[in-house]
Amino acid sequence: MKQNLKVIGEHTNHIFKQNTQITQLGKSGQIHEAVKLFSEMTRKNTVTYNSMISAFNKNGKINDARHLFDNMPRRNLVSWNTMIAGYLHSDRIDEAYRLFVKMPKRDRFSWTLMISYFTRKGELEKARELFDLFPHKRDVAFWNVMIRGYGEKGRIVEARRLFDEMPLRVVVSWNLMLSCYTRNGEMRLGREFFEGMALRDVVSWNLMVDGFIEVGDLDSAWEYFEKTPHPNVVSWVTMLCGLARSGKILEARRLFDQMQNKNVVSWNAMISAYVKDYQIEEAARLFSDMPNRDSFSWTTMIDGYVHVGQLDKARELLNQMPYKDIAAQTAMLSGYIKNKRMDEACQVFNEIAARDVVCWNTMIAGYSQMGRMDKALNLFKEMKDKDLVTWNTMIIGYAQIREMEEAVKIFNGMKIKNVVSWNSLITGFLQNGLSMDALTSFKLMAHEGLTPDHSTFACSLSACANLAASQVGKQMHNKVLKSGHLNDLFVGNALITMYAKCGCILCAQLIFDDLDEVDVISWNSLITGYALNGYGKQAVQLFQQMVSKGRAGMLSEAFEVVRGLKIRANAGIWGALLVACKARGNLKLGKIAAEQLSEFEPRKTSNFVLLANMQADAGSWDEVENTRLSMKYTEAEKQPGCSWIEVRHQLHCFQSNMPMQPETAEVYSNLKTLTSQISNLDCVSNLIVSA
DNA sequence: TATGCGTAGT
Repeated sequence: MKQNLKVIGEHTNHIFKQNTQITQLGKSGQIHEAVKLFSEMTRKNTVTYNSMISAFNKNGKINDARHLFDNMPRRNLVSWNTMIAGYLHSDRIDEAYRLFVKMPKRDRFSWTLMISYFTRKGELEKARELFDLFPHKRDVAFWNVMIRGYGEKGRIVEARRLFDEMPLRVVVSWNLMLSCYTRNGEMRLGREFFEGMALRDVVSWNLMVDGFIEVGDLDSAWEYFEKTPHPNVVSWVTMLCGLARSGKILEARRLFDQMQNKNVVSWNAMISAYVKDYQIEEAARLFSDMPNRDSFSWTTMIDGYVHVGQLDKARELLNQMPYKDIAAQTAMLSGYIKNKRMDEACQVFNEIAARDVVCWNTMIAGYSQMGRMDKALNLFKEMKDKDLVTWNTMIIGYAQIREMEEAVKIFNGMKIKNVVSWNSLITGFLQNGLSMDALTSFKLMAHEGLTPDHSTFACSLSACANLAASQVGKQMHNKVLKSGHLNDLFVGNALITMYAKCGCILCAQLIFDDLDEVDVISWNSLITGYALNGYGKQAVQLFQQMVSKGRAGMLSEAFEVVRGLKIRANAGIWGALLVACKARGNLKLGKIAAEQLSEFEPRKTSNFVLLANMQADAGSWDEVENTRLSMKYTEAEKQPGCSWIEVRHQLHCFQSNMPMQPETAEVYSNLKTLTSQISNLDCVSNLIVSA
């Protein structure tokens, strides 16, 4: 008997150890190892299953978690709570709620989850009702979840009231209250609160850094980052992303290189920074160097290839991915849609087994961009958990096929609308020549208590411009001043157009001069404005000014323009960009243009030559060699060089493969002399490929 | 408290 008990005890002890191991593996992202251990275990108990579910959840494999949950022999309260928490964690809140309703018994933890469900849905009143109704003594977590809910909806005053009422506050409560300020851009109040905090930890400092980054105050962010007593990996990643987002990629990289303990998130953040900066090769290098990858790493990289138009590379990577992840698949789906490759888009969409709301929305947006609202509507009807984006996408789709009545019907069918819904409606009216309706909507929106954003202002100002409504336009300008959106480029450009179309070119010029930063559209708006008001000479002068200034920066904008084209870009467009890249010495974008161009003109020598010359200019001789090789490999056809001159009314033609004739021999001899003189100068790089 | 995929706008 004693012996038997001992054996049982050892077994239990062993299982206990293995369960803990599964949890640990899950936490550190080693999901495959966790699965391996789980499947090798001969004896399992309920905790084993719960640990495995939790491990799946932590690695974004929510469907595997659910599969295990459905098939486990016995479930306890923790199994239910873990599964619900997993759904909440991966934003599948409706599935979380369905489980909550189904569960046989609930504890304090389940209630807290439930409240967080309602706060996540934005239904704060229901959450508050539960909060007040809770039958047991409310613990700190209860208060915290409610404060978080208020904070997420920007209801800072109510959050603060609750915070002040709390009988007991832990450091998490202080941080949650702080995050109400920092997450809502209230950095003055946030700083004040931070200074008076009774309890502070590294999270508090990180929140401050993140808050400053959000409002674009990089200096203060850096100041707090440097002052953080014991920065953790989150502090570093937050700062790194802040730098990356402001285009300071070199500084971001420096920080990354300084990091002592890089985790997978740090690597992902750095890869993402390169991807956003079109540096796909550097991103790929990091991707292959990183010690282990999670679904974020794969998705970022796949999206990166989509970003530079290398769809086949993206697809290859998706195929290589050791497990299917919806985000990665959706990135691919979105790539095919952006490039109008609808057949492949459908194929990917069908491959996705458990579709989430983002994936559905992407597909609906795809059809609506193609003008196929019939198909979009079918999906819309088929879809279960629609969110705001779903509805907004439908509004935009109908507006684009000029069916404003349908668009309005969708709009009116919405229980909750956000600022994008209104902007979509206003834009719809605007694009369909219904500027009055656009302005009316602007008024109605304010009436319903929604705050217009930069986009609302930009569209509404356009409506004023269309109507040449200078009075309303000026009022709108006033509102812009008060709102703090004056320095937004969209708004600034819209103001330029508005004043120009209302006949006040002086005002337009003043707005232009006051902008911190101008882009190609600002210039165009002003130039058009001058022309429109009869100042042709000034318009031409401005155009010349524009060409001579700040062109290098406009190159990337030109790329964005091409990406945003309603039609698929053709060889002409990519070719023009390639030439522009060469002229501006932008190898990074040049490579993208050349890659795209090779799809249309795989054997055109001049494209290869242009690229190789750019690489030579940049001193990348390895790349030059590669380009030369691929030119040979694709057997690029070399157009025979040809040139002609007219001497005394007679045309003389020279072709590189012309049979030798007396006069050509002389020409070649002269040419040889010239070539040798040139190669002694410092322009070898331009000849290196053609030689 | 940090990283990935979807909607609007000059």
